[in-house]
Amino acid sequence: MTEPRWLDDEEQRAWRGFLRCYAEVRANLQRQLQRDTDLSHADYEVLVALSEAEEGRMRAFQLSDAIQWEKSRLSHQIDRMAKRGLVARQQCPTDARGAFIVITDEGRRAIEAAAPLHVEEVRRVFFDHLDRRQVAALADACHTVLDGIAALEGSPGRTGESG
Amino acid sequence: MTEPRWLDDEEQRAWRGFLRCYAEVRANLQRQLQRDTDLSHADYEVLVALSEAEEGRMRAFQLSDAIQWEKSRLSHQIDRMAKRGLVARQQCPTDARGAFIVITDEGRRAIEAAAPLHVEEVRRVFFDHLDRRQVAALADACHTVLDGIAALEGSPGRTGESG
DNA sequence: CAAGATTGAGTAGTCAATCTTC
DNA sequence: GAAGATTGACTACTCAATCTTG
Repeated sequence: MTEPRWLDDEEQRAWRGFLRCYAEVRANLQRQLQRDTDLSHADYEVLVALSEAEEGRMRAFQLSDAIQWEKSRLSHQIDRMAKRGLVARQQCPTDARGAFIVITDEGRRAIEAAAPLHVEEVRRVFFDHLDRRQVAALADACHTVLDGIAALEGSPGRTGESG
Repeated sequence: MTEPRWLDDEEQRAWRGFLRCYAEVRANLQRQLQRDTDLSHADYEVLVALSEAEEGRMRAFQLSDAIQWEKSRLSHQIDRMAKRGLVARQQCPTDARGAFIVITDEGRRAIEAAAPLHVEEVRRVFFDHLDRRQVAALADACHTVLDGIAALEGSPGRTGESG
């Protein structure tokens, strides 16, 4: 590599917009959750994934894969949520190493109470500003990036790998 | 509010794609910085803002506004960065309450060394997967949301405000 | 008393080490 | 020894309290 390929104006605009947009949206969602519920965004993510899973439970590794968290982060988070009665740990019958994380009744109540308010806020800060065309374009761009990253990781062709 | 207005399929796709895309991109950038430099993403953000500022310095409140951080977060971060010699605090001559944060020579060297590698990674995980049309559409959507949020905050018309 | 900024305590996240089972 | 998961120490962030000057 010689000259770095700096971002041009349009790319800067896209890049900074993307980062800032995420930050703004997330800050608003966090405030809403804090104001209206007892859940953090982390709690919310975990409970959504579990509530959508069959029997309200997943293996820890599946859950950490679904929400893309490190194992240790998830484990700490589950500790805290278990203390608050939102989830529980179960032994896995077929693999003694394995742990199921299961949503409790209280966890269900919490997510069912929170979800309508949360989705309203998602609309207020995000979708209410976008028309269908923009939504489609955004989904397209994001999923294109995700697919691209997945492909990179499939064949990690970083320059100078075996050096 | 009666029935919550749940997200439809296309909205779900956009929303989850957006969150996941950000998470993936950020994870990759973090790994790159950790591998190739001694800077965290937080360090990087601070140094970019300062390096672009006149005389390489900003008032603390300007900086926290520019990168959208809480004051206390910034203050802690500046503590750590100052210990490492990347930035320094200066007294403000015109307002004795005020603090300037200034990038040091070492900070400049660090950001100038890191930036080319970082921008390469931004291309690798993000722009290399998108064509110009997608980049423009993404920039458009993100800035539309940002403008929308700014307008909300100008006139916080949340439903049921005075109730 | 509001604005600018810092501090400290508590919470959350990361990394490496560990433990158990496959 | 690798996979699934937990733990502990360290680092980072948040919130409320504080300090100082306007």
